[in-house]
Amino acid sequence: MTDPAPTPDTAADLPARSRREQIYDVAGRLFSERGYHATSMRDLAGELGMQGGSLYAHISSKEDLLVEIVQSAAQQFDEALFTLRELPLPADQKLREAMQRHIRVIADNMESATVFFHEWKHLSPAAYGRVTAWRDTIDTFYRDLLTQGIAEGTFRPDLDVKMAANLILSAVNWAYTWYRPAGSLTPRDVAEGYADMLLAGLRSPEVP
Amino acid sequence: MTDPAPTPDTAADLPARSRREQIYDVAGRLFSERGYHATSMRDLAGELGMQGGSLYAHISSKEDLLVEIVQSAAQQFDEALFTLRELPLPADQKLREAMQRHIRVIADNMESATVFFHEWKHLSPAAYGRVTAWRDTIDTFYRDLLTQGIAEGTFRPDLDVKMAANLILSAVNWAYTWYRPAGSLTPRDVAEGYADMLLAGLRSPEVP
DNA sequence: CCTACCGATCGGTAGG
DNA sequence: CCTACCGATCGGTAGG
Repeated sequence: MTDPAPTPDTAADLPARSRREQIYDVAGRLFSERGYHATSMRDLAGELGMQGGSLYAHISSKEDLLVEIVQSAAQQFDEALFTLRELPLPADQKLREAMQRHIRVIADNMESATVFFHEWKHLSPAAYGRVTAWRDTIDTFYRDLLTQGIAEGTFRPDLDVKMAANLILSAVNWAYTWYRPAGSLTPRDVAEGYADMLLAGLRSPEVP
Repeated sequence: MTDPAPTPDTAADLPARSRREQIYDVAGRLFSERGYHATSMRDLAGELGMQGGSLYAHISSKEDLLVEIVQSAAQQFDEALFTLRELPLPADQKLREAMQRHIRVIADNMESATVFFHEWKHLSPAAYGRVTAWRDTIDTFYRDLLTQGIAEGTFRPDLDVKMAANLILSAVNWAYTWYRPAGSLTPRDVAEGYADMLLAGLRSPEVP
């Protein structure tokens, strides 16, 4: 929350970036593999070759780790999608681009994404509220995109916008459960494949 | 695991069904709300108006609660989908029916479904393996359905079966995050809405 | 960053 | 189903 960005590295804030970031990285991995409550601070310290108590020279609390991980994931989604908002693209192309970016954020942050989807209920009320608000924002983004597409004539006029947004969000979010960065599919492959199916449908074209 | 099914209710297995089932029900609720590791046996006992230690007159361990909840969820999916396998329906209708049943299982068991998707990583290796195998089975079910539909001519011949199955599974599984049984949408509404969009596509029909 | 420690809480058991 | 308890482990701190 209180990011020490303004002050550069001086003797005053010695504990240093690098170690702090290592801690957050390893915490993200352990939280995603074992869950927040099943990860002890001693587990975390052990992975970094230090004693449990030593962590507190770099961080303030266990919950702060969770808040930071979840928040930074949310921020990445935000950045990816909201630079898209006012782009002058037809709605179907914009949808393709949005899905691609959305999946890419997940693919590039599989651990944080898993923590985000599984552990956000353990946040303090304040952080919890922020995440809930953020979810609504993403939802609204996709609904607006669909509404725009209907107005344009790109999407069917009888589309149920709420349900279509749900379907799209299901597709992109669920990727955190199965996507493997080491596999052969790029986020672009997945997004294009999904978008093709969503836009044209699974049914065989009429052969008149 | 060792289900006492063969022996009916006798004086020998006194502790009784009802109380046992209450425990499993409340455990399902608490595990879904707070997560497995954040729920203590004393929390659970408190909700049932008893002391922590008293639970062990009815159950054997905390992990057994988790195993049972996850397993019974898996079993419900199995029953819902596998009675569908050999039904002589065109693939698109079978897909509609499968999605409807899949979503209904989630809708009727929101708590178990949440535990299933979030807490299965905390299972012992044996139970973990069973759940993984089960996931593959469900995946195969949808892929076979799609393959059948292509062979029939119902689905496009150029369909990527693996990706299409992923898309369908994303849609139905993600329902556990947003569906509200008290809301106005029935599982049938959701499944039909999704199937309509998936089969025909979002794009506006050509107006020749 | 370590040693040594704090009070609290954990899952589970004994004995009734 | 309760009381009383077990050893283990938790997040976090003091003092260096």
